[in-house]
Amino acid sequence: MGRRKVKHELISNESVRKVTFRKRKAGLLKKLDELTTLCGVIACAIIFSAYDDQPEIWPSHAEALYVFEELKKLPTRKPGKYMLDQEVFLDTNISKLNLQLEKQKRKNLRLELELTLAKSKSMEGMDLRYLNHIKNLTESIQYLDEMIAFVTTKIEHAENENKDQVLVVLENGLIQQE
Amino acid sequence: MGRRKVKHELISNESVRKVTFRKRKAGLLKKLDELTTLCGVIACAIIFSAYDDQPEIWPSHAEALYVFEELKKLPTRKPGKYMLDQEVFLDTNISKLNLQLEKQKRKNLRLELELTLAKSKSMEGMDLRYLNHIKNLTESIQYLDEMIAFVTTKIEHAENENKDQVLVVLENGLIQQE
DNA sequence: CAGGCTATCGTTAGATT
DNA sequence: CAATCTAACGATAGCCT
Repeated sequence: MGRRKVKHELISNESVRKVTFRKRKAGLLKKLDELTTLCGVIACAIIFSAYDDQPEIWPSHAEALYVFEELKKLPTRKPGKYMLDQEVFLDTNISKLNLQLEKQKRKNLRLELELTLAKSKSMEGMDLRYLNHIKNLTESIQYLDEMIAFVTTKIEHAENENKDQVLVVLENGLIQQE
Repeated sequence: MGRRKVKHELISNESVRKVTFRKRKAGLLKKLDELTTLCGVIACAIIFSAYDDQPEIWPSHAEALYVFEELKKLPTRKPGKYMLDQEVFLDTNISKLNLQLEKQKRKNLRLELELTLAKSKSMEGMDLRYLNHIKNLTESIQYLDEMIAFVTTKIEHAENENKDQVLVVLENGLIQQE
């Protein structure tokens, strides 16, 4: 996609190869950013090269590491049926994670607020973006808290009934029990 | 790059979003293949989505794991992208909260991802907005992580000097002490 | 050698089957 | 819905500074 077609093989000229690498790496990361934003998916990429002293890591080193730590735990593939509505199965494995996460969130939120207060006490002008980030964060935490709290109450039900349950998350964000 | 321009935001229409995802994912992986072949570099990518029952892993599960093992051997941390023109006050009261919070955040992010994966493992698609919330959350967490990591390194300094300090993070990423 | 400039090719949004 | 088709937009190879 330039002035000429390029054969699908290693570029022999080193300086050309290096330039091509820089250009295409930038293009690729832009595409990845678009994909995740447009389609609401989570992704990461890593590129090791002789041209950068550090590997290129997208979206960040930390996130990539976490994602890949989890990847290692994935079992081999299962066949899956496609579902028009998004369904969330509740089983006891997930229930424990939910409960842990809920505790964690509350603990977290408390710490956030303590930190905020400590800082505002000790200084007059905090950076506004910092405050906004904390605000967004607490809002996200609240959203998750509500989601998780609701789901966990359903989990107890499911466990009492000694069977799994299906909840459907509707397009409007409401959750419907089947 | 089609009949019309597309805004850089989540595509609201779900069926359109799904089609776009399939097309762009294929395009992205092709680009990645070209990049590695033309430039002789090693790369991998992972895409978690509600549209595939398994995460898309390129070039292969095994190779991706290899790449990430390499990644783990590298030293960490780049300067944070969010730190522009911000002032950070450092005192010893805040330092302890910062340290607690940092630990907490990492624990938290880990739980988020475990939960996400646990759910995709049981083959069920998740509500996209839920995924987006998690994505936003991890971004916020990353911001805080960077902020906190930065602050905590400076705290040691402040404590050694036994006095509070003001640091200014300039737009070029350099840190200036006042 | 990095960065800017187009002609040209590749990708893809929307329509159609 | 998945597969094709094609107009339009985006990425980039080769040049030039």
